[in-house]
Amino acid sequence: MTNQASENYLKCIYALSSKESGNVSTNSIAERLETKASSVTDMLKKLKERGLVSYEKYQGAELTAKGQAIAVQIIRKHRLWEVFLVQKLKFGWDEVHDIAEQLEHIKSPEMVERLDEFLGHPKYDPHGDPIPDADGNLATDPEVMPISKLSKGQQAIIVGVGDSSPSFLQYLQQIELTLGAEITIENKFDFDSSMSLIIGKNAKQISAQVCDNLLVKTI
Amino acid sequence: MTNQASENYLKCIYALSSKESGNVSTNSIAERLETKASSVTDMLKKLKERGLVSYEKYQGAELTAKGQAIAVQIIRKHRLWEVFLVQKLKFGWDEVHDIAEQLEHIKSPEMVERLDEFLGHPKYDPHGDPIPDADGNLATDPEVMPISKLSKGQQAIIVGVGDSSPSFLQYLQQIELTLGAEITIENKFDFDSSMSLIIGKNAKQISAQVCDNLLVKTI
DNA sequence: CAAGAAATTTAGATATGTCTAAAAATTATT
DNA sequence: AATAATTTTTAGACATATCTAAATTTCTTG
Repeated sequence: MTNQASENYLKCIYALSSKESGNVSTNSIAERLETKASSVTDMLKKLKERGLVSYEKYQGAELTAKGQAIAVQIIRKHRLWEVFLVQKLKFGWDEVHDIAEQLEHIKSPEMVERLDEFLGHPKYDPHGDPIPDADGNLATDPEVMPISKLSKGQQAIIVGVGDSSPSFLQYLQQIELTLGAEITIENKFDFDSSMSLIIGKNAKQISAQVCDNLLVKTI
Repeated sequence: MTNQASENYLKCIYALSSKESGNVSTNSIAERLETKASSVTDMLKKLKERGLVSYEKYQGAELTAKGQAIAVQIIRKHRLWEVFLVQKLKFGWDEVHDIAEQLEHIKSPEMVERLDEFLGHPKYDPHGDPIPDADGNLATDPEVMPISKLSKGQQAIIVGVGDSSPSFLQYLQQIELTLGAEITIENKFDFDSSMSLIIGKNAKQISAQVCDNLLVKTI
């Protein structure tokens, strides 16, 4: 049983682990969580007692397998809720983080699975970050990414969708974006994160939401 | 700014106010929240300081207008989330209380309004309890109620719907349950809360969800 | 490699929300 | 109305999570 504060620390350590080599330092945790280093030390001791991190004085911390499993589930919930907020409640992709930060702490494994189902098992959140599955596995194929990650001029082939809901699939069919299609990024518009693509000889304007849910491999 | 513990006390006092005459006693709050009377006393002092309850030693407590406004918003959120869990995530009506108990504390007025919109501005939750509107007004017309509140043999006229989503309205049209129709309750099945109605000369079997969203006036 | 700088931990304090046990007030009963 | 029973409050404690200030350790650099 973990509480919100602990969950935030675990999530934070998880995020920092991929940025820092070796153990995560007390200070970097404090900075990210906007708290004091002494508070971090206190919490690391408690998390260690509960077997969620390995930690030795002055040596920084690292998640244990148990701690990591919890962190990944929190991230799963956070990203699923973000998809819900953007796709169902029509929030802008930039408005959902703080709300998801609260929703990620709701405890109900059953609800998470039903939410995942309701959303059509999305593989990426509205920001293009991958959503861990129920077992905690992240889609890590480094070649596959949403086209939102591509830059102007890059070429790629459509290999999948991040959202398999009927309405999205129907939309793709309508604008003739099919699996295997070869595209080139004509332009990327920062103000709303939409893009224009070239498919064959036609240019298509697609929204940020579509960009996050169209998976490609670069050529 | 209120926190979860305070919100739970406010909601509790609100609920008990309609059951008890006069002020709500320390003991009844303690019993409902499964806590100790001394803890309640402590909290009542804090709530009083914040202007959310009126309270004098040994005299019990009552919500102020400010406290009541908060309580009603929590109830609004709780019931909206219950509708979401039942209608969208397909939970049973009996499975949603504990999850809604967590979700009701999520802070984002914008999200609540969008959720309400997404759900089609439901007027009743899956249990047939009325959902306060954004201004905190409860539908209090005592004559109007969901048919789930009727008993075997009662006659009534359909006067509205608790759920105005297209899919529900289309369903009603399909089974010929229209505004103004006169119905008689033929039977009520406890095991799944479904009912059979007589409309004209036909009997119709309708689900618990439909029962909660078909508003009637008895004849 | 030693001294200063930076990072980290400890010690002691605060705020919230809870508890137990004892004291005080209210209510009920004879 | 006095005593007993019940309810409520107070006093003092504990757990969690945080903070400041001081002490300690590690890192950096001349």
